[in-house]
Amino acid sequence: MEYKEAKEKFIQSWGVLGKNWGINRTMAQVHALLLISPEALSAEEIMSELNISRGNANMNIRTLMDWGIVTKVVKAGERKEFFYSDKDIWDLAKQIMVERRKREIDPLLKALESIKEVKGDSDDVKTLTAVTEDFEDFANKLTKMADMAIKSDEHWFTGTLMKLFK
Amino acid sequence: MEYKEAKEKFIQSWGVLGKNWGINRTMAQVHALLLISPEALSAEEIMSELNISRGNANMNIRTLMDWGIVTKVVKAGERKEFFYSDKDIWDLAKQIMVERRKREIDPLLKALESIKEVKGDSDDVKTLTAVTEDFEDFANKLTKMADMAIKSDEHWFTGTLMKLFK
DNA sequence: TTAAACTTTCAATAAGTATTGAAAGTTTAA
DNA sequence: TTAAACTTTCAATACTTATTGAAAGTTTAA
Repeated sequence: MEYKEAKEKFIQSWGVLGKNWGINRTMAQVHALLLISPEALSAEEIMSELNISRGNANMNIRTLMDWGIVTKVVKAGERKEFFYSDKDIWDLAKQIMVERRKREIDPLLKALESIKEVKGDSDDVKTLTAVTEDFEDFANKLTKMADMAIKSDEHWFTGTLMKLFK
Repeated sequence: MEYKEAKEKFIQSWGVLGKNWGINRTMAQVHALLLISPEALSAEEIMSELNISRGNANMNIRTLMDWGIVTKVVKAGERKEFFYSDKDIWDLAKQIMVERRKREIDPLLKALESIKEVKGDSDDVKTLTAVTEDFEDFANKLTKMADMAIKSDEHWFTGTLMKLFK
């Protein structure tokens, strides 16, 4: 397979992956492009590689920076800004976990917390309470796992834990 | 908090959660409603509880059944069908893992496999290959973990693994 | 059979999201 | 300063996805 084809396939696959998991397709593609680029790219380069407008590129690059998975790079003697994505998949996964938890899981858990205050002892109330508590418990366990993974300096995933799975 | 309010909050939260993770909001809400209902509900009941049309209800119920997280229940002497969702959050999570993997991860890994065939030894090619292989490795590890979780009869999550996290 | 009770389908349309591009804003070099 | 080089914003619009509702299809009881 030629490089050009492989690259397009990668970018397109990453876009689909993002889309399935609630991430804007273009944002995922910009990220894919930076991920496989040895060097930082300018907005112009991103625009022309992906055939997107300036506004679109700018907006998605900014969001990627907000998520902490793309960084701005200034090159000596260059006026324009360049963008770079760290190539370490594990760091990337960690970062995405942290962000999504902050943005989505934490607010959800807060909402569930208040649901547990529901009054009454009908079957309806009992079921709602039980499901809420079980889910909370589940989410907290996932969170705990993620926390441990994130805090560990060595790669938890390839280290301690994976040994359990041979 | 009154039951009605708590219920609405739960359904709405579940809808947002689904949405963020690439699941149609209404489908997530139908699921939420069934999850907190002690008894199986009819299409009519789902329609009126969530204020959605017959077509919409039917389509989302069918998708939930395709995913294996909602089952059809026939009640003696009743002509219409009723729908029920298992209340075990762990079983639910397992089922969702299995489905999403089958639908999304497996095809992605297949696509990545072919990308590794790329020819050349420029930095571009090297970076693309390295990122692809790293991601494949990462995805395979996640898959392995999920496999183990799914296959274990006891609750892996609350058992073996969680002990590691105190 | 038949017709009432129920479920499914799907074209039309509404609602939601992403994208564009031009104008406004900012920075830098001279 | 100024003006060129660059970045950001945002209203208009295109595109995508979800929803409706009525018609077609199916099942069941009598």
